[in-house]
Amino acid sequence: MKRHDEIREEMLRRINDGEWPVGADIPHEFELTEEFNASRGTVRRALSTLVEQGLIERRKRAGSRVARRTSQTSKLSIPLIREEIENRGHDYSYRLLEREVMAGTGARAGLLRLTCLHLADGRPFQLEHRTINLDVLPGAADQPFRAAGPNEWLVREVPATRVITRISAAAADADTAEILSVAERDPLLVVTRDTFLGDAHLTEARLSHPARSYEVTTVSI
Amino acid sequence: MKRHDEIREEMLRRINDGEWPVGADIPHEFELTEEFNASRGTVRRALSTLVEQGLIERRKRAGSRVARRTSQTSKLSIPLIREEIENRGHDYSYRLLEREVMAGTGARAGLLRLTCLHLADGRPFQLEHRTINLDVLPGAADQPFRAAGPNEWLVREVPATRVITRISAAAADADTAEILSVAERDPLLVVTRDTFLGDAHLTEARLSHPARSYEVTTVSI
DNA sequence: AAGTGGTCTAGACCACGTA
DNA sequence: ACGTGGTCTAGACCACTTC
Repeated sequence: MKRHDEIREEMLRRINDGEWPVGADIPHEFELTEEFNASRGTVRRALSTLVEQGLIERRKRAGSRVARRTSQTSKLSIPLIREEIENRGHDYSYRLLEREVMAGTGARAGLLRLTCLHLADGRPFQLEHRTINLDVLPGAADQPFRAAGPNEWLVREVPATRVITRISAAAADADTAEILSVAERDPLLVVTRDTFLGDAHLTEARLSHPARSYEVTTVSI
Repeated sequence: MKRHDEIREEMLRRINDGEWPVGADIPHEFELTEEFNASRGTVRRALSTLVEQGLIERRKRAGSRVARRTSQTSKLSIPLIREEIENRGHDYSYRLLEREVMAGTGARAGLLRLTCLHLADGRPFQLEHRTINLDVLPGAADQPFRAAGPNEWLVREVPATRVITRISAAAADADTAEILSVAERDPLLVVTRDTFLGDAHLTEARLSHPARSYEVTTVSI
């Protein structure tokens, strides 16, 4: 256990036990360095973790206090679908349903559109509608994506600077219901993800799952 | 712009432009301090941000390299429902539908169960099923929760150390459909949240939204 | 105006894990 | 074995913002 971990845990204990009540000021950095007999950098490292978690607010000149939280922040990690399925102990398989290069309009090069099905133990698990910007990722045109999904290639070869993920629910339309082996109007959990490299929009994915077999879990930071 | 921000942005640019290709080693800390004419601490601060983002991997003795990512991590922030609705420019209103103190079994104190409806411009937006552990939060029993939802009180008065959030889709049953003014079997986006203080399970919330009017958005870290 | 947190430096020692 | 990243220290200066 590192020194800053020890200090952070002691601070956490004080918050939990009410020694540092919500809304109350906590000691200044100098007092904490003396009390914990640690350097300022180490004390600040412990504090900054708590600030990230939203447990402590700090303002210059006004000191630090235990935060009155107004929102819950947590960390969401969406793994490769193959890993997700294998981690659950199921057999992963994959089928490419459609592949189409859209003709570019004017000076713009085209888009690569893919429809893929990911299965767990042979049962449909995720329907993936994928669009890849061939302008930015011309190498994608050479990939068959017949044996493995496009995300396997993307995530390994392409760095991304910004990812926007939206999670929504939708009712299955007739086509989707048939592909996913659910009834029409059954609920789906839909994850939509836009990936950017700088300003360039690399790829967009729409991932539909039967609600029965999938949910997204996050843990506090 | 802080020095460590400048250094991080230059590193990002090199990754994006392929000067530091995916999988390749990047210079050691000492070389970077010389090149950027900054102290080791500042260089490490820039690097550690990129490590958090999953863009760079570091291993002792083996050096640092641009990561081959295997998952996308992002930050999910779920605000108070009132703020969420007001931020969208709608009028927020609230109704307490049920309130019940469950008798404790044996030595355990009871649970407080609440059913609440949150509305945007008078239209149902979120149905909240809430359970509060009166063992740990006896003060909750004194709160009427008639004018404002329990989360307003919880989030302001109670610190939490661990929050597990699950996001799923479900079909509306008859009761829920009526309350939320949707058709039976319509898709709902359901957020379930368990909040802990140390080992104590403080509260559990099941938040159901008509899929049409709600989605969860996250951005990369 | 002054005290707080924020940033940066220079240097030391440590521990891990690869070469 | 030894070079790398990881941790910690002591101190300086800065900037914000409240007193």
